[in-house]
Amino acid sequence: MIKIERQILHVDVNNAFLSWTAVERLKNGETLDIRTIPAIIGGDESKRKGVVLAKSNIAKQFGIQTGEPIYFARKKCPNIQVFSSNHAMYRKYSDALYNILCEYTDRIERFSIDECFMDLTLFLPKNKKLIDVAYEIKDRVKNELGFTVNVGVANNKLLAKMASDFQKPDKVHTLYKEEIETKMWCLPISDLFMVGKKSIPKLQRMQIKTIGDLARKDERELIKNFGKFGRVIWEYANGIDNSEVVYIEEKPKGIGNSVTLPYDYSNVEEIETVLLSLVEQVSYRLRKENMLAKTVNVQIKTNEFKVYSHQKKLDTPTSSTKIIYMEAKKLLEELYKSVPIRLIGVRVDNLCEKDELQISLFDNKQEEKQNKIDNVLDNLKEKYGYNFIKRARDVEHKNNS
DNA sequence: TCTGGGGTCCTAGGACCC
DNA sequence: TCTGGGGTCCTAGGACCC
Repeated sequence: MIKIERQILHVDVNNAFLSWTAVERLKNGETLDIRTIPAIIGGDESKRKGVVLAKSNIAKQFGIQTGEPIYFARKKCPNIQVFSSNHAMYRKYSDALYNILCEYTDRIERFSIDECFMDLTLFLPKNKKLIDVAYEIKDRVKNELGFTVNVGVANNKLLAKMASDFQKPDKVHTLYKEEIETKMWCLPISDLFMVGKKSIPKLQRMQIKTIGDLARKDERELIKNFGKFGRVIWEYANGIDNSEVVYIEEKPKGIGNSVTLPYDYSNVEEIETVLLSLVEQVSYRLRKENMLAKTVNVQIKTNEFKVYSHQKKLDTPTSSTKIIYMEAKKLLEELYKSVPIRLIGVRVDNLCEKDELQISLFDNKQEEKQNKIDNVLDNLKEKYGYNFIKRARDVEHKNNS
């Protein structure tokens, strides 16, 4: 039997949030292209969300890194320009990119807002090679949408992703089996997908500094030291990855919402008010997905950055705001030890499709009643916008203050 | 120095059952 | 009295990704 090599592309937007902001500004008549100056996209420092979300190439030359505090970025480059983020706008450009890719195949996996995998194995035109399509996509995106992408060309997802991460911006790179040794093995271990800052020192202690060092190590030794994860990174280092491009959208496995508070909260009532609004958002998204949750999880981060979480499995899956809130409140009570709280989060996990469980819910009158209330509120939200509906308690709170 | 928010997956220990 | 082994489920925490 002949094994057919898969034809995979990985499309990665260069400095996505910053590029998209630049394009949007130009479209709105601004003359300065923020891709050409030291600039970053950052969260609101006054709300304690001041981290770097994206950077221009010039900002990168100053050593500025994504995820670091804007304060650090200013130290590295005092005249850095900071722009705020806008997720609705990012979505618009992400969709525009996706629409172009759809002209080539329907086997597209939206790996994140700015990255897609494409499987062209069955869709490659007879007169074209995979690399030709990669160049065509790259140039079309630049000409039609105004921002640049890198495209990785390979026979599996891992190698395509590694390839798109080579020299940037506006480049196409191949990473076929015979190129692994020359193009990938020389790179530092930190460049390998899934190798993060916690595993780097552990690998270095094993005399592993480059991806090649890892590839040549005995697989059993890695499994001994890292378990399942050891096998994964050893296979990645050797260019092995049999995972499929997931082109049929999967249902979420969990839904969460968290906020860093504008200052550390110590007042239980204040914390519970935030908890309720988080639960409202989470349960609303759950209902929009037509799903029910079996597990509720509450997480807090203290002023000292210690993270604690508690979760509880429910007897009956639910999407009811009230039921989730009552559980979340209990979990918060267990967690809260009167230490000032910096962040609070709610997640639901263990999700299932609502339709699968409809029958068992019929005998639950309380749940049925709550469903009706939630549905009325959801409809009002859809009609008048999410902020239209405020719980009576919030209104009381406002009137008293 | 001052440190976001949304996810997925894995591990380890304890409870419980046969 | 001193005491198994395997399996599943639940929970807390952590690593990693963008």
